[in-house]
Amino acid sequence: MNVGTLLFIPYRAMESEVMAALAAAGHGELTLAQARVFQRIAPGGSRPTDLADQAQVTKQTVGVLVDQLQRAGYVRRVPDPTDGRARLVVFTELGLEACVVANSRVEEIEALWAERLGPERMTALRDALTELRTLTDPYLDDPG
Amino acid sequence: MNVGTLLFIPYRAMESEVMAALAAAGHGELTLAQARVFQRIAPGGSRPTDLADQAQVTKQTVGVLVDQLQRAGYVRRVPDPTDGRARLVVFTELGLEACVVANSRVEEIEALWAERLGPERMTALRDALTELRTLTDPYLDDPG
DNA sequence: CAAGGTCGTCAGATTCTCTGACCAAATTGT
DNA sequence: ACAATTTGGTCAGAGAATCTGACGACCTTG
Repeated sequence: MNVGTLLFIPYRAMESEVMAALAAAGHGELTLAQARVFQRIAPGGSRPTDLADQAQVTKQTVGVLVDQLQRAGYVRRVPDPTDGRARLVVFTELGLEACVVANSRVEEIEALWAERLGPERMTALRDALTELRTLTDPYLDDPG
Repeated sequence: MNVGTLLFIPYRAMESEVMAALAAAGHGELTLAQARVFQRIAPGGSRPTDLADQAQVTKQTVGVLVDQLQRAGYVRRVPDPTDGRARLVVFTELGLEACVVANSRVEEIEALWAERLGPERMTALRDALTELRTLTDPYLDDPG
């Protein structure tokens, strides 16, 4: 089986688990597309352009999804003090709650995987994927 | 960085590279959504239902995408001799050509990754991902 | 300070994907 | 053997996600 597909399967499983956990915690209105932007927001806020680069969609798409997240109360847009053109997407209280739910589930899944593989192989997996970023992460090129 | 995201990055990179190779080889009309179904067609043909399970979309979506692939000349639908309800999606000549292009590029990328990680770690990566399928692959549950 | 680049948004169109309903064929249970 | 249920595929319609192109506001460079 090709490695692309082997990457897809656990990636998608992780996504599904987190979406299910969010829905179970009352965040069922969050869509997968919204979550793919939401999960990339930095603790101190992120620019739409950065979110677009990381999620690998256009900034227009991010704009639409951030609109939705804002209307649903998960994020706010604030001016970027360092750049008059830019705005920062930041979490609201509700957004932080969703974050906690999502991150907890991620940790649980990772623990499950580590249990399956053993700690050494899990670490090796993480390290290998991290190293591949130098070849595969388009966002690695210029961000701070 | 969470493992889900670490999986996403190379997964997406592989996809992009293959799509670019296909476009360069004259298969630029293939869309990403079509390719995600196309790549899962078995050499002897696949049922739409199986493709849907593997690609993790509904069978209706697969139906639409197979229609498009068929109109573009990449696949054909033939009756499944073992089940009167079912039809098999099979490659045409053109489809096989695209397959060769895609698979060659996949091999090149995998070689590049193996070069980066070294053969042992690349094998370990593949083995770990394969083992995670027992926890993460919904398609593993029932298929023949 | 002029020229060019970047950030975000608006507008419009296309593509993708889903839910619900349906028929035909296979499978199951009686 | 046959009714009931399940499974495979399609049709129809709606909704969501995504893209391209154009634009004004602001930053950066020379």
